[in-house]
Amino acid sequence: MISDANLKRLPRENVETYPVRTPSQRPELATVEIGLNAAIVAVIDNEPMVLVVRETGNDASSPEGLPFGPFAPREHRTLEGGLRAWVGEQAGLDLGYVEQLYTFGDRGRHTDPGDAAPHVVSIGYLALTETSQIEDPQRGQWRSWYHYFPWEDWRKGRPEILEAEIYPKLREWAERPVPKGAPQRPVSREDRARICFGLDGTAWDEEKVLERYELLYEAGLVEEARRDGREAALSWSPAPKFGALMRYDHRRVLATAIGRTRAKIKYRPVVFELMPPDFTLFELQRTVEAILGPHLHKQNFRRLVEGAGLVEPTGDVKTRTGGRPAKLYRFRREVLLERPAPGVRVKPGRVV
Amino acid sequence: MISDANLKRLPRENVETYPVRTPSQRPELATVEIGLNAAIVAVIDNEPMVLVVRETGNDASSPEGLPFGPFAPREHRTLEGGLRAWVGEQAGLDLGYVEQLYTFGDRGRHTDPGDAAPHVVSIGYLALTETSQIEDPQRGQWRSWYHYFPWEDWRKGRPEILEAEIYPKLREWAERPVPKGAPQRPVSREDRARICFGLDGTAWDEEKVLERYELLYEAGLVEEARRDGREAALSWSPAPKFGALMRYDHRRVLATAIGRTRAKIKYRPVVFELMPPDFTLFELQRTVEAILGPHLHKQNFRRLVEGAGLVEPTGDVKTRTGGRPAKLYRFRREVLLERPAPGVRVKPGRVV
DNA sequence: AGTGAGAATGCTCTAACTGAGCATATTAAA
DNA sequence: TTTAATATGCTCAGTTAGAGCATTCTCACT
Repeated sequence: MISDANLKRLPRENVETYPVRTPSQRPELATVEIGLNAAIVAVIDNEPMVLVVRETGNDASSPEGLPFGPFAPREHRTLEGGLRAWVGEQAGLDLGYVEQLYTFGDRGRHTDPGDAAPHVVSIGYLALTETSQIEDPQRGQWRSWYHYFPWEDWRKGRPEILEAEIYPKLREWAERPVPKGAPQRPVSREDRARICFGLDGTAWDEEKVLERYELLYEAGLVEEARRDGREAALSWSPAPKFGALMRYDHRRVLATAIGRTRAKIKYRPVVFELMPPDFTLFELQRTVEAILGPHLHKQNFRRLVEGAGLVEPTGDVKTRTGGRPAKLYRFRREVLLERPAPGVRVKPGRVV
Repeated sequence: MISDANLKRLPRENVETYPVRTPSQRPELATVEIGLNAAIVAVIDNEPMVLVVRETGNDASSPEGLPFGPFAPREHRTLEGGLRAWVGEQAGLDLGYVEQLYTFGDRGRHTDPGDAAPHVVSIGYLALTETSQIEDPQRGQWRSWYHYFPWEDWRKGRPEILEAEIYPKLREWAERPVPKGAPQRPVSREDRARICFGLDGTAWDEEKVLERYELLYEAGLVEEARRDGREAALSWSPAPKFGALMRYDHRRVLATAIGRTRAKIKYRPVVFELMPPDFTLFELQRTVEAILGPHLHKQNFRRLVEGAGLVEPTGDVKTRTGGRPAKLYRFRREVLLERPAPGVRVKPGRVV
């Protein structure tokens, strides 16, 4: 099952050839444009949602994108400050929890139909908001993040799109000869597809959201690859378009955001950024499951959350749950002042 | 011990006031310069080292910095490609494992004596190399990372600098009134100092390297703060200078690198990037201890590493260990193809 | 050659934690 | 009043982590 061919080092990026430059010369810093993008996440009715906007003035058929804006160093002292300003304005939201995700700079992955494709370095951010705080966003709307990544939705078991569409295409791609111009990868296409997408009995790792998207992009199986003129995308006919397109490289940013959220929820108490002030433990569990995938053991989940001191009862109960009333809890913010505050430590991906 | 005053949300950045901008106008992307910096880490003689360079032409008294260079989008297709090019040239190294750390963009934290302080966004990278691979770096030299962060060196127990110098200064700083212009923090100075530096019996979290450095910067206790003209730095006399200065914001990048290395070593098999091809289990343990802090239980470490399938015996032994010969092992690269490859799962920070 | 120090390696014991399931309590709806 | 649905409490077994004891080798020194 495991081929260890060409396994010498951890995967590294394509090795390019570099122009020789005299080291003694003072490096001249080249200027580029910086785009700040935010994946703003909320859980609404047990559905993980992300806020998307359509560029003003464009028709309804233009692809959606994340709220974004340029970084104007004269106006904003910090990157995050610039982000909060743009998003506050574009989406009509005051962001609470914000964290930087990653900085993307690949040439040719920030194109937009009609753009002259200037070189843009895009810095992705993740923001978590709670439903009760959401005023109606002025522009833009909430969409399930699974709208863009249907293969990530394991809440009803393994998504059909995997067996029916993605796996066959990936296997076909893996068997093609690797073009000469392409980077020499230390891991074979077959192994990469197997590890990312859980083929051949390999476990599905719900954190590898970005890796999966990037693999689909490389294989030309998402629309962005075709838009960017990637060779692999032109080889399919009809062109498979898995998940909904986003503008620029925003789907990549969103993939990073989902992966980071899934990872972080397990070791930092960030779920509570998505919860209203008071909640039942089962509501908390549903929120975790919306993000990670379902089927957590209810009793053990309670034990873990209570045992870690993450919550405290408010004293009230919530009736009309359909059964026995549920105690209401609130987040114990003091845990942030205590030793390394844990997340909801749940074993992921036990769905088959 | 725990004050919960003002605890409303997770810490957020300073809230600035933003100029109002018509949302309908197409955002004009402002241009800035991008600096790529690499913290290149190796463990030499059980000492975690980082490669530093001095700017060519400058005298020996100018501060050292990390290898860095501008991102030239026309020359390099990707950010990482640009980094590899600059570093390969500046340091005479061919980097293996590289990962992006963080993108810093704060105004006023990239200054250098004599610079006109253009706005620079700096992207930090972490690179791990193995000793046997290191050709003598053409420029620059290896320095212990504890040279820049003496308070992080717990290999001989709690570093003296903490009790003797840092704690008193931090307590004094915590008791000062917060200036009106400063950001309203949801957590008090006292709590922040306690949590970051393990005061009053709070556990020392060896991963919070960046948080500690940033707190010292904010309190004006590192030389960079004075260099940048921070108000807090001017209030001390004589000015405390904890750890060695670095150029630009490079000490901040290095702090991020140390924290990330310490975190990642526990859940991904990245130690092996620092090891020669063959090694004994005790050598591996020493390397982990150099990074995390010492005093791992030898027998349990062996059990964990072997049990996780991270290594396999080469069949050879190493004599002249001072005792019974030690079996030599090599990294099982195949684990990268198996289920989520673990790191060396050790409970950190048990040193008192 | 014999001996002891120093290191590597094997094994055991116990406490804590995790996954799983049974049992009971408390509602709303039929 | 009964029944279904949910919340909540509790038990039990398998696994793992932390600690320590015991044994096996080599080398340096008598």
